[in-house]
Amino acid sequence: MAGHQILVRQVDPTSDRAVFRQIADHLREAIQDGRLRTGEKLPSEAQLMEHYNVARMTVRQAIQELKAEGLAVSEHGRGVFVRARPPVKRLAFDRFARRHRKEGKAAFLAESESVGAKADVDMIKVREAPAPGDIAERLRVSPDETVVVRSRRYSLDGTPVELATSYIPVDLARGTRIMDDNPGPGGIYARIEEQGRQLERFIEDVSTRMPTHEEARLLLLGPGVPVFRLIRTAYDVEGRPVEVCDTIMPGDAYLLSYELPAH
Amino acid sequence: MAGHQILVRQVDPTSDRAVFRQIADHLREAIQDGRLRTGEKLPSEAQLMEHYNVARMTVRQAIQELKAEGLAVSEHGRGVFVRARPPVKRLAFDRFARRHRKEGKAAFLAESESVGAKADVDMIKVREAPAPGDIAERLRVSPDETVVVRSRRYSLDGTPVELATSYIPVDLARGTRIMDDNPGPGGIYARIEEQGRQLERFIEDVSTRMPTHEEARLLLLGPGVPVFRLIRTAYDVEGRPVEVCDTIMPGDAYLLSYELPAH
DNA sequence: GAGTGGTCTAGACCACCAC
DNA sequence: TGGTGGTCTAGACCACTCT
Repeated sequence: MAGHQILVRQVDPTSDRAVFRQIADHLREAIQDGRLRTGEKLPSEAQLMEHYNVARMTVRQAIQELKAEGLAVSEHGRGVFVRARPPVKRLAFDRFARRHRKEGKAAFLAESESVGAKADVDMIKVREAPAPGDIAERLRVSPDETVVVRSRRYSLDGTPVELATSYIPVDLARGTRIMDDNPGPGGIYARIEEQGRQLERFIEDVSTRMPTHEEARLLLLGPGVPVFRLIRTAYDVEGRPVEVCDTIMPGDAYLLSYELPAH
Repeated sequence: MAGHQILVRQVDPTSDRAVFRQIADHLREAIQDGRLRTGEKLPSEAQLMEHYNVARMTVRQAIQELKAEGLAVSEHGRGVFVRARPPVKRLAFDRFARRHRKEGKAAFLAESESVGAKADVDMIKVREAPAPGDIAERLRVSPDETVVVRSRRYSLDGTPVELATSYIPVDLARGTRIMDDNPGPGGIYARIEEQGRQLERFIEDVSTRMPTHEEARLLLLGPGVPVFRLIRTAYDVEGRPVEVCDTIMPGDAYLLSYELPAH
């Protein structure tokens, strides 16, 4: 093993800064200036204890800090590693252009094909249920009015990338393939347009927060990775909201791109 | 004190789930179903130790988990409290409409006035420096080509809400008030349009991550709060990028709203 | 079996806050 | 001054991974 070259400095016990934070600082710098590269193993807890001459809880607190920042992940029995950043997927502002629906693809499939990835949808559940408050407001239905709720999980090459729940007024969904697990070519939006309700625009409301435990489990998120919450409302040409889609996406895997007018 | 009503359950020592996680689960449920309200104090570490009959490090791990999720904040010498969510500010998709500039207001001031808050800008620094790689690409200049860099911090009613850094090609900035700390009425965009370069559109690239330590300090962020990173590129009517603005915003204080075309 | 991280105990001293 | 959280020590036993 010959000792870790990255361990050169010692902590300053007279400093105001807590010892565990100083250790975290050393490791953070090593990661950020490339002395520790993506996927590489950090010194073990035992090595850090010996080098800095501190108790185990102290080095664990330092490592905990790096994990919370999303810089490191631990693997039981193997070690602590510099987190590998997933390739970032850019969601373009024209991703709901009608030409995609015309080609018989739902938005997600159209997007993923363009990057040569294999898309999957699982955990599909369709039911009728009351609309939650913020959704009802966007859909312009009474709070707790029954709507059709479609939830599902999207994966790309086997990695879960999105949890989505759509809310559709019952009069637009009942008796259509929107009630089926597979809504057919072009997805929900194509089924809505078939009813003569041409879509005109979408409003997306983007927020971010730390995931709940359930979300972290379903999206295989490590600690220190926030999620995007994206609430999209689809409007038809008459200005009526015809669908609200509430999606949760890993924050480290997406870049959302939008166009704004200057006039 | 009469004991905490929220402490009713005990942990199951035979469960696979770690004791500290079970304690965190109890507290999380109490917060989420309203038994512990915003701003309210959690039971102290000593109380939790006694109730669950565990060591101090165990209850501290439970509390640590809640803090990482952004559900609680600790105050030295006072206690641990249910995190107060700041009022969420909605950024509308028409916020760069020219009418705001015509009224002599920069975008930030126009926005904040509409909600009746007092806006401040501090930590203003203007300098010439090489453009970072991702910025240079958006600005279509060579990597490390010198550009004008304007950084500043925005506050609302005394609370810091945004760290922003603008990059402007030197030929558009030198000799104008863009080089001044105060760029004048209507902000940078107004100064650019005065040079006959009418703005046509903006592209905003939105990402999210945990803040660096420096960002958490400048934005007064607690643990467990992610940030938005928003990179906005401004284009003139000829399609030339005339400014790139890189901003960091507390993720719990903003909701970004965008409009997407369906055609 | 040796090495790793995960969990937990039972203390200690300190800094900060409210009374 | 007593209660609070912040930091740190020095152990223990366990589960997991690799060889």
